[in-house]
Amino acid sequence: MIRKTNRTQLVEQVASQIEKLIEAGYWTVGEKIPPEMELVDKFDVSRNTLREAIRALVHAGLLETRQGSGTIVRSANSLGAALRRYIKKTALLETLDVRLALENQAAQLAAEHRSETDLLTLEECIKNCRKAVKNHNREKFIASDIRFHQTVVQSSKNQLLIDLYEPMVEIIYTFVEDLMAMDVPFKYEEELHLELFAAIQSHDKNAAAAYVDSYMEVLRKDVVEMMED
Amino acid sequence: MIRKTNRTQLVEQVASQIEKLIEAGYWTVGEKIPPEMELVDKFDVSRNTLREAIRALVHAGLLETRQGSGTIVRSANSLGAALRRYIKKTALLETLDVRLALENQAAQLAAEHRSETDLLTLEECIKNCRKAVKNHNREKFIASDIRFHQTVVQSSKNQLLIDLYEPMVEIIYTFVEDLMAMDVPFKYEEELHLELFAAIQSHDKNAAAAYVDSYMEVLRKDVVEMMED
DNA sequence: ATGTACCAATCATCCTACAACTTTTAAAGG
DNA sequence: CCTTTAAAAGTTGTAGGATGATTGGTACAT
Repeated sequence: MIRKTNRTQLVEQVASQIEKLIEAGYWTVGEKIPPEMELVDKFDVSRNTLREAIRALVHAGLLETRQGSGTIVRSANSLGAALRRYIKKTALLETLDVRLALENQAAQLAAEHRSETDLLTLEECIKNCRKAVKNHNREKFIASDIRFHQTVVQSSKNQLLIDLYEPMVEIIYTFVEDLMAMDVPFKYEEELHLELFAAIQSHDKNAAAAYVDSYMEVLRKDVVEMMED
Repeated sequence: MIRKTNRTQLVEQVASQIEKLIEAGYWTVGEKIPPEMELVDKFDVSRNTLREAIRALVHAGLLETRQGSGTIVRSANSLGAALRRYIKKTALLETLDVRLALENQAAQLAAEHRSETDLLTLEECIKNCRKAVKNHNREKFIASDIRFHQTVVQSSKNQLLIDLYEPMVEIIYTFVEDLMAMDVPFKYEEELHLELFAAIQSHDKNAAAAYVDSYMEVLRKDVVEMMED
């Protein structure tokens, strides 16, 4: 049997090393990485090779280059960038269905694996939602609502689930924000949050899944309504 | 409000055009795309610019370059490639949970949207599974089993779901194949297939979801068992 | 203090050259 | 004629240099 030569290419080696440095937090998100010439010295490759590596990571969404200014770290997770790019081309309702699938499963896992800290965070989110409603602060309400759901998913302790969910929710809400007219009165079904919280707290998988389903049904109805305008 | 200049860069333009040509099927998977110099003429950019675009798509998993030979199309879906790369670094059991989430939702949607053709394909898969078991052909059984589940997901008619599911199942089974000893007798719980089929046929969302859950529980138990060896 | 012009840093694009590898072609030997 | 071998052509990989475009800061004049 002939084995493929498979000698790793220089460009991929450099890209992989940069990726690792980002994932390891050596260069943090938002930070500027050294200019091309320094990296050329650091990795001891030609400028072309280095640029191809950088470009691959830019396309993947990890980096962002700004002519004249430099290159900054845009994200530490390439899957999110791929999802974002993909979802832009997909129907919003399809994305909602997938989100439901992920959050439903996440809630069940959260009922198993949630920590005490998770519960505290969830309670705080509920409090913030209530406060935002009282002050008619829609922006803050949405932020707290998102944080609540993201905390549920994070409580699942499943990293793949978390990384898939975050960009999805982000995109759904940017969609929704565009659609939302500021004069539409918004209602807060606090019971759903409270009951989901209770289910997760008491390790009740089935109840948690059921409340996610109810919540998503409401959201879907709202979205469909908004899209009709 | 100041809007970002955001003038699209040449490299990204070229990458985007190539991506579109692949997605549109102008260059099919496995096919060789024209050599660099021809593409340089076609897109009217320098070789460096073209190479950076190609490299971005190679890193994303859409293309594969072979020095001395040429560049071939590796996949038509960049999300799948990103997922494959990601999942390699993730625990198998996490992937199983996400697969369960997706397939559960897919089964519910399939119960709504399945076509008559979908039902025929499902029946054929079940038949092939039964035949493979009779002939003790493990390879064929797995192939037919995978096809059954993929057909369920495709019946959901949700493209995002389909594109997320396919690479996931692929990876799970390559994992499982490595683990499976050929002498372990394999059992076929045909009832699960038949009952899931019946639920989808009769538009019974809840039953479909329940049978996916049962199936996944069995699979998870098998995987855990195998991993202990 | 403010606005303008200039300068330096940085990325974007282009060009040429050669190396490494693969495929095809042609030649040589049987 | 067929097989083996060697040369040639084709293709991607890497290197280095040159110029343009954009940004951010500095110094100067007002």
